[in-house]
Amino acid sequence: MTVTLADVAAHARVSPATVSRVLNGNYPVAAATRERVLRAVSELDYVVNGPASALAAATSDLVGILVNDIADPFFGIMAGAAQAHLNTPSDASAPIRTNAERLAVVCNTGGSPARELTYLTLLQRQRAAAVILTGGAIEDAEHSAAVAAKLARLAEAGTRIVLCGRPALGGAEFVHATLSFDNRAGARRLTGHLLSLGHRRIGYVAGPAERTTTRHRLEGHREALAAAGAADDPALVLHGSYDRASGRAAAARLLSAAPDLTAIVAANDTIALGVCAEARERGLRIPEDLSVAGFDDLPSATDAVPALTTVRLPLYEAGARAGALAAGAGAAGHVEVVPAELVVRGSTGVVRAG
Amino acid sequence: MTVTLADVAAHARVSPATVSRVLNGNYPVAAATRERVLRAVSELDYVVNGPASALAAATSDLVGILVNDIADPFFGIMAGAAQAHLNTPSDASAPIRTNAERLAVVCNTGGSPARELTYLTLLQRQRAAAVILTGGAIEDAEHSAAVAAKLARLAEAGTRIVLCGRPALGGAEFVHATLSFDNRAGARRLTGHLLSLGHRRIGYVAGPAERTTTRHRLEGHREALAAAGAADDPALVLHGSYDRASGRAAAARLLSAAPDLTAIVAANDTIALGVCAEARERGLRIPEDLSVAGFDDLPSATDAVPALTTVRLPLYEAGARAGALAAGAGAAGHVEVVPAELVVRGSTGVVRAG
DNA sequence: TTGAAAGCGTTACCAC
DNA sequence: GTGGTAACGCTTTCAA
Repeated sequence: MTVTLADVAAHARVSPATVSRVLNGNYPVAAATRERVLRAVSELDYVVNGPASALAAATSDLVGILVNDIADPFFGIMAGAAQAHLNTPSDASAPIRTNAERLAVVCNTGGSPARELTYLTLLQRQRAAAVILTGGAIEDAEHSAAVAAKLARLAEAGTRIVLCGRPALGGAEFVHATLSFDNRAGARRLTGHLLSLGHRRIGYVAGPAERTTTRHRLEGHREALAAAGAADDPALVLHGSYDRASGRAAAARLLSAAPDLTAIVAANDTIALGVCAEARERGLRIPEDLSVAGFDDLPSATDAVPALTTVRLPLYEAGARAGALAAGAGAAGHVEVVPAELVVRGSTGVVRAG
Repeated sequence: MTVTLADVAAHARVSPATVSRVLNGNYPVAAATRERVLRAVSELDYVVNGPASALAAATSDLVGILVNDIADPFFGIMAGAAQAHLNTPSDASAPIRTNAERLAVVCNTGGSPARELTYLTLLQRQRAAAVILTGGAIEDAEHSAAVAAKLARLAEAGTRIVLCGRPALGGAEFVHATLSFDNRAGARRLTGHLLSLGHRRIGYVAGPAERTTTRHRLEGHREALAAAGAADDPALVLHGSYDRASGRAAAARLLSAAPDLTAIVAANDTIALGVCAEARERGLRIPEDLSVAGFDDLPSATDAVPALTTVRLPLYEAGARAGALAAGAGAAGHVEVVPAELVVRGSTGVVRAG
């Protein structure tokens, strides 16, 4: 039923081998022959059989991108950027050359350790060409070990491992490249900004407890408080998930328990939006009555809330870089850390909270 | 290097065929043998070779999900829902049984016709088990024909085609199921609401010109105006892309050109956020000075802007349904249309604009 | 520059 | 219930 490479070969009066060579363009073929083959291909509307080709070549053109929450633009931006840069030069809107094109597989773990592992297995089963892990990792020794083991096996089978917005795996030489965010410095800078404006009672709505981003950002916040000699009241720190509902609930609790708060730092913009919603519900004006500061880079959200102080992470750039690295660009085994000044880049232009 | 099915067979002292049977569970195997095989599998840490299996079985377990913008939660919500429901019962957080598990491939077309086609080809190449097309389609005869042809070929090769939030393809019996949104009725209801509040000069920020969602929503808006006998000033309708920047620019133009506007309808929530941002920048209070009404279902965004009127689309439910249908649940060839009352469901509880 | 043919790792049909 | 063994469609030496 479906057209095979052999059909094309017959139609073009050449051998299957030649057709394969033309299609993969990795071998010299006479111009005339090539023409003939190409014509046959389009005449028969032939499409390579990915699985067969992957089996024979022992590698596929699938690239897995693991995200914690596909509905969160934080990941959407990174994933989109990575995907756009998986296939070298090309401007994003250009039609992709259908052949030998890498296909991004965005996998939504929902923050679940189990699903993270399962997806890695699924990608291993597909013999993925690369895997990009994005966002904060779960801080659990057992799970970390399991992930590391899985990644090691993947790498061993030829899959390129790239970390984006994820802390480096200590001494894991199977990681092709790491693009880690300096969350600690970013948070330090963010809280430092609020302190410099005179705020002293600052609430903090953190992310889920066992996440690296949660911990690092919170540590940065505390470092800033310490550096300014401000009190670090544990009652002002609340944990929750990285979503609006959580941010809103936390703000409600904070504002009830400590009405003297003048500012609230949110561990990410999604949470910040929830905090803003709660503030408005209570008739508080932002930033006159309450300053709210978010962390991520969600221009779509933050612009809508002029009161939001944002430390811009170069999300898109990081994702783009990760995509290119996954595609094989850059030196293997090289660990790259997004420098602090890049992480907070642009923040001066964005800071608007009072 | 990598462990193969043959290795497992040898280790378990059975034939490759038996191992395959155990793994696929589609054939009777003695309990004892099964045990032995399973033990061998875990002892050798064996992982099926997806491509090989897909080649032999002539179908893969990949399911493609095409979205227009992966950074837009509108699509993220649908894609996430679909993905979560690709593998029947299971609660979302449960570990997926690694074997024979469907893998969602989220493809970001960026709204580009060329990329849409290319991704379809890529999925065809992977012999995808199903393809879910989400969101508005591009209204271009040539492109539509090309897509239809592509889909027909995919279907012919056994790929299930599911449309989610996309208008039905007239008379295309190769479509497994269609979940279309009644955008026209939704928009009618939204603008009708503003009219019932007494607004007469209502701006409208539409989406990209050649998109079905754009047209349908705008038509609904106009129908509502006509029904209420309100003037339909073409100068009050501006087109742009479905993003914030566009919404903001359009609002700026509208507010400058027609200062007597009392309300603005945005074709989706992302645009609405841009409109809100511009309004604030001009010192306008919402909803006292200007009512802003959005269309999509982006709880994360709308809650933050209490002034926003939102017609809730059952996005998550639609996505979930699409996922299940793509996985084979439900009757084939069945066309399902989300009924209008479902589309506007919940809007009464959400409408808050003044 | 091109062709022949041996795999690649599963699946599924046919015997036993 | 289990084993043997052709496919499946492509890639890639090895020769010519």
